[in-house]
Amino acid sequence: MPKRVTIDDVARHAGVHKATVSRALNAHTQAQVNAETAKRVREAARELGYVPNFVARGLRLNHSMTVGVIIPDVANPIFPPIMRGIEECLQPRGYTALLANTDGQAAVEEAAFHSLLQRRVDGFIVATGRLDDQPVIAGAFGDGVPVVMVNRWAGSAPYPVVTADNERGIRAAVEHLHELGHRRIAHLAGPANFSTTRQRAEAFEAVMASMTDVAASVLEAGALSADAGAAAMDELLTRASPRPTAVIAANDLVALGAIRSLRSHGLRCPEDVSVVGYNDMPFAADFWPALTTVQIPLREIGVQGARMLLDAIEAGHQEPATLTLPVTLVVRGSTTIAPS
Amino acid sequence: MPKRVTIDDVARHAGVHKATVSRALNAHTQAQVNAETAKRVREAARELGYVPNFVARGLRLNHSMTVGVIIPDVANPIFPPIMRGIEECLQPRGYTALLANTDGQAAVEEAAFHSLLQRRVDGFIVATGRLDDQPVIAGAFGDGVPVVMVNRWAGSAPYPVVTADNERGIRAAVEHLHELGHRRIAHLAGPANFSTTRQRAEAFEAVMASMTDVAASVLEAGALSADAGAAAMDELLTRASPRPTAVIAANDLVALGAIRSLRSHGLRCPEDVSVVGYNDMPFAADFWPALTTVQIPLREIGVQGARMLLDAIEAGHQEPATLTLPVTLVVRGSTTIAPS
DNA sequence: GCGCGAAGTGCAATCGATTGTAGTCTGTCA
DNA sequence: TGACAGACTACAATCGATTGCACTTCGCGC
Repeated sequence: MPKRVTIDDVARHAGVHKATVSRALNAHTQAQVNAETAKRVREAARELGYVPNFVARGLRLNHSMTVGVIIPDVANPIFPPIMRGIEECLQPRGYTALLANTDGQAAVEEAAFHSLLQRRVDGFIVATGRLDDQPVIAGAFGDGVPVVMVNRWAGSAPYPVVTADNERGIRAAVEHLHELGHRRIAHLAGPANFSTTRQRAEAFEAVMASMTDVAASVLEAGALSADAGAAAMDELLTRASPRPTAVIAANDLVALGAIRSLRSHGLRCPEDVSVVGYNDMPFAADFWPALTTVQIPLREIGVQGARMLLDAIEAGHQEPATLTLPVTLVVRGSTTIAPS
Repeated sequence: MPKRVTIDDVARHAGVHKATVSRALNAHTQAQVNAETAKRVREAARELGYVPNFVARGLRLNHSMTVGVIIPDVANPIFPPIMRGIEECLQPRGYTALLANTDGQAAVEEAAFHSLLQRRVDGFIVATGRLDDQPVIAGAFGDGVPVVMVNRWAGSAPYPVVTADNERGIRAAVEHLHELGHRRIAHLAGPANFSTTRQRAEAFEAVMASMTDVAASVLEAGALSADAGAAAMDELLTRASPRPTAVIAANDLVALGAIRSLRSHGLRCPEDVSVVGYNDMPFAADFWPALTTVQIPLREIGVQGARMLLDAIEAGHQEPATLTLPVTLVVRGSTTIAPS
């Protein structure tokens, strides 16, 4: 294992002191050193293949040019686009993401936080957002490490939040179904301790209540997964009578499960029951039937979240702010006019 | 921004020297300090909320407990499961992943490498593997930083590689189609500079050549995407006559595009043309039709890759080794008996 | 001819840990 | 009682950078 070349090696090779090397190689101090010396230093660095040691630099400067990204599960299809957005913003500004998955378990989340804190990340982007994990995050925040939450939201937070407009999304879905003639509409809600799905459920009830000629029913799926969606739909089909002609699912995965359930009950989607998803996850258009869903700007959520975090890091302080991004309904094959 | 508590603060609070604190808090040196002192130190650390600074520690110990993960694109559905596997192995061993996306561009890849090298990652897991990016990786490897490649493979490498058995996967797909009575089979190959898709193409030609009663055709898709797959299928349909009754795609995305193309030409899948994908990406079973595909153990590839890397890091040296993981054909709705 | 300012560079402290070495203290045994 | 071993703990160097300060050198003006 060849020893890595340090600033001292470069200094020796260029015949100057390491302080001069440091100044010659840093853009904002370059003016302090003679142009010719600087050139000699740069050449020496190149010849030796010098790679500055960010950990030494970070120790001195008290930053790591690194941000911690905490998500429940990369394999959940809504997160990759968010991460791309985050990276897209981080990279040109010189930061790198340290990734941690939590699987939604509070203990794992705490461990991840701790591990990232030890590595002295300059800030956190948190996408776990159960309504009950405030303490952990508040802890980091209390230690003076900037935090921004993306997608989900954990109650009234002292840190910025980037989220999509759940109320409008649900409203658009309901109105779409109403225009198609649906009057019995069900909502397959997500767990109540996720801010996103709770907001959607509340919006659903509010919008439905504001219409006079519709009947609403709500059932909570145990998780945001296809299996949980199928189970919830099974239950809805055995319980609700007359059965709803349309279903709005808490997210696309739940919608997928609902469609599977319908099929296993010998019902057709959309002819017998229309289904609307939420998120417009990748490949939602390639499902069978192609999923009508509320599209949320996942990539943009990542970009904006990262931007807000970096701004806070560089400003040295941050204030709470909520950025709500617009959503759009994408109509595809899983919804059609209500059966008569 | 409250100043973070250091080992010196703990030392003062416990009335000992920081060296003692260090020894008291590290498992393998704990025996050197009096049990009672150690307890006092631990209590002081807890009271003050002391979080050891890994960057200082890393500077002294010359490691960062961090590995760089370089992938083309998190949003490509095969990578999230690989990353989960990587994380699963890293986390219990105390390592964290620094993530970089390259979008398949050599320049970005080089920048990512450099950036991770600056951050003194202890090793690299590389999944980009174009046949032509040897130099960059070899560079890092030459600097004494362990590297393992996962999924893809870049020629004859001096570092370990974890990959899936492309030859057998393709053989299984061809035999499956053959049993269903297909005799005109096409391969929608991927770009030739990806090792995976090149191996698949070579395997396809070899297997087909070993059968006497079949006609093979091969067309190269410009990229591993649905759009490229659709374009390739369009071309195949206009060019090949009589048209093949079955198609094996370079991966699931290309298969997806092929199916779209068939539909737009008024052809049914699988009744008119059977389609086989590759990878069994998440949700492949929920497409329309559900995709028959070769399942590769994505998560396991990640786990094994990470394991090999960590072993190399901890051993202080590594030797080339190739781990080839088994694949299985998953038969679903997109293949059926050949039209007569 | 002397002093002064500016430019350029070197010195040394610093960031927060780890660890080899040296020193202190206690108890024991001759 | 004094020497010595063993158990703890303190000191200080070190990792690889950055940066305030001091110093040298040179040119210029009075």
